[in-house]
Amino acid sequence: MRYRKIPEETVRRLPVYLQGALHLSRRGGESTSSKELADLIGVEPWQIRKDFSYFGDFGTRGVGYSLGSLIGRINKILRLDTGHKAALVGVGNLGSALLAFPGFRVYGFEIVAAFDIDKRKIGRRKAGVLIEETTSLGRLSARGIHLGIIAVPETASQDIADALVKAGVRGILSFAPRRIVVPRGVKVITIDIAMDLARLPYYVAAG
Amino acid sequence: MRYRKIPEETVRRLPVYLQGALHLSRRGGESTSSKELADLIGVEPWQIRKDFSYFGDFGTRGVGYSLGSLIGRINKILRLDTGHKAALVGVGNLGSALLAFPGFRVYGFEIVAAFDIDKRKIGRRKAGVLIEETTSLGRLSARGIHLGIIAVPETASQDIADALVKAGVRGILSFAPRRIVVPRGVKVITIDIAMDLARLPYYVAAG
DNA sequence: GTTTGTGAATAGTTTCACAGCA
DNA sequence: TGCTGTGAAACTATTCACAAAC
Repeated sequence: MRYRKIPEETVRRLPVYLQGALHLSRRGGESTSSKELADLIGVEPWQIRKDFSYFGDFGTRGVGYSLGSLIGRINKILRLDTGHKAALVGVGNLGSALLAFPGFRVYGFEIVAAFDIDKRKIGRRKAGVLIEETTSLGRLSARGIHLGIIAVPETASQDIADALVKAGVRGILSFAPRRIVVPRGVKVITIDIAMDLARLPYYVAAG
Repeated sequence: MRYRKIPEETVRRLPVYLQGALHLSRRGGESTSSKELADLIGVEPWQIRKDFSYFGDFGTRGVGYSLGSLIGRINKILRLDTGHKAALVGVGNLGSALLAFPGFRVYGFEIVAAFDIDKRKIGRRKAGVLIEETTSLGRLSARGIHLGIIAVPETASQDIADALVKAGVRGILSFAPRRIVVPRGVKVITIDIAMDLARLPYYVAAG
């Protein structure tokens, strides 16, 4: 394998492959093939092989991929092998759902801190996590937290992002329907639920 | 403008342009330029002009775009000009948050029906919407509902998708972390929150 | 025989640079 | 002059087809 820049789309697909591999592993599988994995997750086998090829040899020709080593390799590439602590800001309807959401564990994430501006919520616990004052967002990196999740209203989202960056957060998952501007070296991924829904009627009409 | 196939990526950006145009309009603007809109939403001006060019002339050379006609054009292309009714299945933590979520209105969506399997929730109302039995999902298309939102546990998601399709739904927004298989003519958009978060550490480490 | 890994071909998308109009 | 609209160029990603390895 020769070195080439990792395509953006390949990075987007790696978590999908990881999820598929974890699924097969949980079902008791020991190994898989690009065909089996492809059928499971709904892509083409060559896409998987091509994507893996950017990172070196993953499998054995004529045999396939060991699920254990596959999961290990992808986890390492995505830096999911160490586990990550996240801070949630905004414990409203969506924030509460995220606190209770079990799916983060699959990838080794844990929400260990929650913040809200509403005085009545401060000091209470949701899903075992103490709700703290947003104004005392403080030094998250000192608490081992490098990821932030923004679930506050649109108008407050940029201020919260600024505070998170100041507190040492390097990666942000934002649910606010608005562009978040951050310094170089900080990555923001935005999930705009309504905007994703807004694409549906176009496809439905097109058939 | 000559006809060409609309690029997938262009369709993905149209809601972003629409949101930006709506934002400027709400702020009292009458018109805009590709530069202003681009700066607002964080893309390049030529990308906007190129995307619009697939659908014909949107603006006036030397002047810019009228916000009113721009919003009208994009709404029409995305089929958002008529408004859409959606059914929610799964009124757990996430489903409840979605019922209370005000952001859908921006694009003319309304959740008018909610379903759950939990007998204790049936008959109650959440955010003004009556919770009905999942088993009686019935004929949604007869109620003018052509979109479904899936917020049930992963294991039930495919069955719910099948039921929604049977009930006449043509577009599905799914929050289940799993591939949903549907017949031709039905479109599924999946939001896998944990999977999106799973990409973050990769970028954070890469800088 | 089976399945991986990968150059080469094809397809799709972004970026450029400027002609075309107001 | 100012800003749109768009072919052409540059870049990126997908798909193919097959040699290499077990």
